Amino acid sequence: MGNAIDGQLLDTLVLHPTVPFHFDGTFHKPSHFPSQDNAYEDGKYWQTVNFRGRPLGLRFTVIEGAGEAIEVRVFGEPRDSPDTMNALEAELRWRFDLDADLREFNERFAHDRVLGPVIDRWRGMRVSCAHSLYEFLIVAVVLQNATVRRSVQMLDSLFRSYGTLMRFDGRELYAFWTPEDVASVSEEELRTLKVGYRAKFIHRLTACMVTGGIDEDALRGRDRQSVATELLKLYGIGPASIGMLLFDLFHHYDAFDAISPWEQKIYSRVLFDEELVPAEQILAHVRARWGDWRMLASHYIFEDLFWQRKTRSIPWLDALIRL
DNA sequence: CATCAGGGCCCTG
DNA sequence: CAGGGCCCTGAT
Repeated sequence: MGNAIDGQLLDTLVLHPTVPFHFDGTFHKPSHFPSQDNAYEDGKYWQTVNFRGRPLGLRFTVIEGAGEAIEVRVFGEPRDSPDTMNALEAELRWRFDLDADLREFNERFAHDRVLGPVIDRWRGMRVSCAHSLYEFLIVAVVLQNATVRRSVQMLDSLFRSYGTLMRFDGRELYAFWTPEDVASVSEEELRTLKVGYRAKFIHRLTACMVTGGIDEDALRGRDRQSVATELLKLYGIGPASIGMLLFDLFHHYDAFDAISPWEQKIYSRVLFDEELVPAEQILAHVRARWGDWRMLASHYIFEDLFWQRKTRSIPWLDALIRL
């Protein structure tokens, strides 16, 4: 347990996203809870991945003077597998939605009173997710019924026990374990990590992945409803987690069918300038206003809000975010 | 000190 | 379909 790797520079990739592209908005999501598998500074993003059972450290930077190109330095343990880098590049294009066509989105809502100014600030931002399906399921489970602080604690203890500490480019970040790595770990052992009843979920989700109970690749590109139906079969994964999975991981820009209480308060404020608008009314409103782009639109607004919060306190928002 | 809800979900009746 | 139970923590 708790192995560590001093990552060597293995390769350098150059990615060309569709334009326009927004580097910081795409790679850093201030509304997400902090996790020890990534770090961000202006124009630089470090992220671990466990790609094909192989822990890697990635450093993303803007290539100055080269349009919107991104440099990705790949760190890890040297091994002979020549096609890994090509496959990794394709995987990163998918995970960070680098091939997205947002022209309609940008044009159609240019004059939307709320969304227009936000698009001006974040034009080219993608919905992105650095994780695999399995990794995202773990994140979704630790988010359930917990405050941010507790979610961080739970993921941290999981990383310490089963993750790989990657040292690369002057950073120390944890890479996720694979389902196979923890296939023989008992539910009781997981419980000692203070994840509570979630131990059972993690145990069963891991078993499901190991036995090929669900195929992430096959779900990519399938329609929203059938993806939702498949995911809902997973033990421990319900409507709230499905919503995050559909949007963040599978990039369904219209996956906006439920609102949690804390989100409801934010939408009430931003869209209606009121304290609390009924959830049904909000859902109907965004459906009519932003159509099939409604969750992407919402994502833009949320991230914009949380970016603002990094530089200045927003009292009503601070009150909604429990640490 | 006790009690309770927290960025759900499962299971039961 | 409504409602209780679940692990653990920090807030009150």
